[in-house]
Amino acid sequence: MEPTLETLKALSDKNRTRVIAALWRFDELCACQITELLQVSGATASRHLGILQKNGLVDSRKDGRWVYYRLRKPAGSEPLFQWLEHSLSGVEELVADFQVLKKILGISREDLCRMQRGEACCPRS
Amino acid sequence: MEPTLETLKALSDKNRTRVIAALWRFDELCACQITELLQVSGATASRHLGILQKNGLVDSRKDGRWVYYRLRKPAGSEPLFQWLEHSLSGVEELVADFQVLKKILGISREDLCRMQRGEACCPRS
DNA sequence: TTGACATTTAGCTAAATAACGAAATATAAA
DNA sequence: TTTATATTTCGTTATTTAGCTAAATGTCAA
Repeated sequence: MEPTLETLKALSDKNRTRVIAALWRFDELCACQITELLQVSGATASRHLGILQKNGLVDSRKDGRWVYYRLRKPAGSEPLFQWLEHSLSGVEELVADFQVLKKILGISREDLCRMQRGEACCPRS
Repeated sequence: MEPTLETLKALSDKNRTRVIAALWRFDELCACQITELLQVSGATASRHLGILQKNGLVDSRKDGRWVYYRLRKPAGSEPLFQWLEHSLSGVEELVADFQVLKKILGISREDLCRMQRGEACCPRS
């Protein structure tokens, strides 16, 4: 029963569920965009993404220095995701995340990473 | 999103999932039977049952000194349970639990509780 | 009323885990 | 090659949580 429990545990963390919801709405996001969304250190975001990937809930694709993540529904997990979607639909925290993500996606990855290093690049808020 | 996360967390513990599976198979079980199944202290079993109940996953019914628990699927949770059932079907640890439960159900609650207090009452193994 | 006792609650300890910063890795650009 | 940099891994710390024992609660029986 470990795989089942691991999947539930992977989904029961707020930041990881936020990532799942974000990837649901915006097909593909890179690590730095997810880091920006969650407002945690890059290391922490990477760890969460690693846990999701280990449980087959996301796929990653490397493109140069960037790593892109996509949602991936394991075989047989449709009902689980159906419940998740229903259970999370309209949750205001996630709706707010989508707004933030729209802004994040309006910034080039280069500028975004520069911002994350503290080198202001005056993004329009 | 807290209710969703709490539900996932409630289900992501092995002992609690064992309780869910047991109640799925055997309609109603009392606290002492669940304590015996999990092989933990009565206090620990009570704590797990409290977490399940707080999240609406089980109902309890008090009958004298005994408290009986039943599975309860909250509204909208059908897909989640459908996934759980599929994901856990045939898991050998749970199959073994069902065997143990059959024996437990063959012992009167009085004898079972006596056993748990260490006063052997020679149940046939 | 008193005593027995099933269950829950409270207080504690040990293990699991989320967070961070720093170091390591890998890729792009100079 | 050398430097910069996006991501991951490592090591540490703080929080959460599962487990226990002991005490409290509520119910039955003498």
